[in-house]
Amino acid sequence: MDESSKSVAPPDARRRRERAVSRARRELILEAAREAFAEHGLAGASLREIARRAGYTPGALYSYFDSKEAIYGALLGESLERLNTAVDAALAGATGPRDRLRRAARAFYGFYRDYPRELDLGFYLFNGVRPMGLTPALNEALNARLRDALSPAEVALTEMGLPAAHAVTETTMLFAQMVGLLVLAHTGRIRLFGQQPEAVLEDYLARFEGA
Amino acid sequence: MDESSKSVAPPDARRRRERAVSRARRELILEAAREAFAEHGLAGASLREIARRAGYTPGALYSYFDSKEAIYGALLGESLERLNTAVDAALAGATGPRDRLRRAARAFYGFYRDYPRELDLGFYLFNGVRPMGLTPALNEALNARLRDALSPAEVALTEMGLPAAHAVTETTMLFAQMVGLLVLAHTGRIRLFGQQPEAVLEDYLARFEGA
Amino acid sequence: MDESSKSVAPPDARRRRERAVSRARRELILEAAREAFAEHGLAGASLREIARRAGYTPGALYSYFDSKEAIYGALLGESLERLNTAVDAALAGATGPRDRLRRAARAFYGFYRDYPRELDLGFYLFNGVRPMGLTPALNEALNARLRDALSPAEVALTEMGLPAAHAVTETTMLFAQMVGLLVLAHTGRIRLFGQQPEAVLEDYLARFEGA
Amino acid sequence: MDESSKSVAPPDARRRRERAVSRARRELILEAAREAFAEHGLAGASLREIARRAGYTPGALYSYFDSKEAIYGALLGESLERLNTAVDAALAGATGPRDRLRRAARAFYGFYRDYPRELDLGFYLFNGVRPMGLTPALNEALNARLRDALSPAEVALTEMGLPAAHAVTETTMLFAQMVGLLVLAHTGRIRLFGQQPEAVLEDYLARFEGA
DNA sequence: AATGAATGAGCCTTCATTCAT
DNA sequence: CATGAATGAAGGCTCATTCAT
Repeated sequence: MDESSKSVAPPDARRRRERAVSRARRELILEAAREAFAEHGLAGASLREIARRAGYTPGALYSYFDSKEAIYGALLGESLERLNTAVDAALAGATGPRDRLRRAARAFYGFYRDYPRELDLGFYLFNGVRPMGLTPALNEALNARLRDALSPAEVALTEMGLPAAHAVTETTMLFAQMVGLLVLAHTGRIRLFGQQPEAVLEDYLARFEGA
Repeated sequence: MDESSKSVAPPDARRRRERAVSRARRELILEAAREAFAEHGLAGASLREIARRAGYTPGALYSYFDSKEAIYGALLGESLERLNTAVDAALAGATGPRDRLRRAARAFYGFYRDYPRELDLGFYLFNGVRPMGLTPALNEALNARLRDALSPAEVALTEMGLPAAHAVTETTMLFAQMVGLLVLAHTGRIRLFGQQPEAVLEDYLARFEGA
Repeated sequence: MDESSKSVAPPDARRRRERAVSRARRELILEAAREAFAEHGLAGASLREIARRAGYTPGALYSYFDSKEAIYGALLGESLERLNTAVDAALAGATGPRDRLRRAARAFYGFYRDYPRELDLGFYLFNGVRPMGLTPALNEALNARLRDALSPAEVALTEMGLPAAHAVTETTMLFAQMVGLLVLAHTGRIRLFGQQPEAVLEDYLARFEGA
Repeated sequence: MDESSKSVAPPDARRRRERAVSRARRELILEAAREAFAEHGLAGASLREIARRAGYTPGALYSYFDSKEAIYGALLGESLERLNTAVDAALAGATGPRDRLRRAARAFYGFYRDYPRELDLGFYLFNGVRPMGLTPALNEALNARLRDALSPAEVALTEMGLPAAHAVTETTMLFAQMVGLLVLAHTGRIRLFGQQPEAVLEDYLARFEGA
């Protein structure tokens, strides 16, 4: 190697490095936003606060995201990605459809039970009158990923012998049951009945044992 | 009548009248707030907007409520009052515990299906994190009224022969099911499965028929 | 008078007083805006600066004006009002149409020569691509007042015997001449020719002497 | 050829090439700025926007211009250059001083009528108060070129027999007339009188026919 | 020469609340 | 009881410019 080769890195390697650094900084900002949203809510967390936590000035965030809404959208997208990863992972090694149903349900429920902030993230979308203007394209994509997370349950029910129409209804009911339990647990309303949400879910899943 | 008799009314009658007027004006403000919250959400509706709709200037509202949060609290309290009224009314003329269970469930679900704004009202409490600083006393009172609306179902289940512990679990499950369905319907997520929420609820209630 | 009559002023008198005070404060803000615009231009003068000069916090201005643009609109409206007042006053005591033509022209020109800031005010409307969104209604009203200021010249020309079509053309030409001179004088471009703008205007007006 | 001969071009030829390329890129930026200013005005067009249109990032522009103002200055300079080119071209083949006067006036007026953005460019200088800090040297140069564009008219008037002092006054008056007409036409104010600016200019020029 | 990130100041506007009248 | 003004803080966002790489 001669002298010049030392100071001029191969352009593609350099680009790769720069992109990696950029992505890392983007993640830093998202992490800061996650914390800020968790602490103050979506509306309550200001860009200034997010920037402060990320070690930036407010304007700097606009190099990475177009708006506060875009930050939220990215966060929600990542969350649904993780949800699907968790569900898929839970299905590995299942012994049959009945087992897959249980595993899918528990993974879905467990995900939001373990990371309640992700539940908040999803609910921000519907607070009163949606203050957030997610692009329709993004909204569709998020919907699709949500549906993905539930389809294993539907497939399992079908394989357990339920007619297609029935399987959809049961999946919806299961989905509603889990959402309801999560909301009750998360808002502390389940305490009204002195119940453990997970025990209730297991009770609910027991219905399918004899099917 | 001489002059003085005109200006000096019996003190207690006068006080009664003044209180009645005051209460009526309070209601006017609450009605204005209801509309404003329905249109812009809790955070999105400003005191100015509420005052404008009520025909007042912002400062005037503070003669009736201590803060914007207090207005919200009063609204939520009224809403739960109406919920209980609806559930109680539905129980009149029931033929037995099984019927009472169905009637209570349908009344609860139907109330929020018909007045989705009241559902929003309840959810504002949990948007993000503590957007509202309801006093613990008020919070307790609201919880009690929510529990009241569900106790008829629990009583009915007990009378249907379920052991107490079981009845509580089933009530919780029913509650979760309804909350889940309401959330899915209200947020449009139920469309993901092409289901009608009410049909799903009836399916769910059918479980108890053979009990 | 009894005691109470001292503390309760007649409502209409009180309202009158309050409105007068309010109007005076509005004028204070307009005066501050006038100065700020003169010093920094329309775009360069910030609401903060205007508020500071008026002894207010920024938010307080919104009790008097809906926006920065509204302040500008009010200022421009007042300016054109003054222009018309000046032209009308100049016409008093004129000896005939020829004299009225000269008086109207000199008053128009003199107004903007004496108050060049008012000229700026008018020009802000057309800076590059109008950054200001005056309402069409306001725009129409302002146009009408501008036209008013020039109509005396047109009338005089007609009375001097010019056919109507001719009178309009001559008025337009006179208007263009004055605007051009004002612009050249105001921007210092007239120095390019070492001329005194007023002398040029008098030369121009001399054309009509023989008519 | 050996290796070194490839990388070492004759220094002056290389420098020439680099300068040509640099000048071309400079022009690209100016063109982008012209468009941006036309669309958003001087203050409304951001450096980012100009850079985007030119295919650059904001920082890159600083390799070619010291500031946003410098870009504007360069643009205005080019504009006045073109104005003089247009006036000079119009004079070719003139039949005498009277014709030259008309040709110069029409060329000047026509230039700004046809390219109203160049008129805007000139007016930005005086918006409000010193929005732009052109260097005195640049300002002088620009003034000189403006004067150049008008001197043919002055010369023609002198040759038509007017005493020097008179010729200057008439040139100033003609200049003012044209500037006034351009402003009225450009701002739409000429519509107030339902006049065609060019017809008015021809009327004005007719004065000199009998001279 | 060019990038992309970052700064720091500033923008207009909105808000819940207070308070003299 | 009601008004209208005022506050002070905060909001999201934009900008010309700088600078390490």
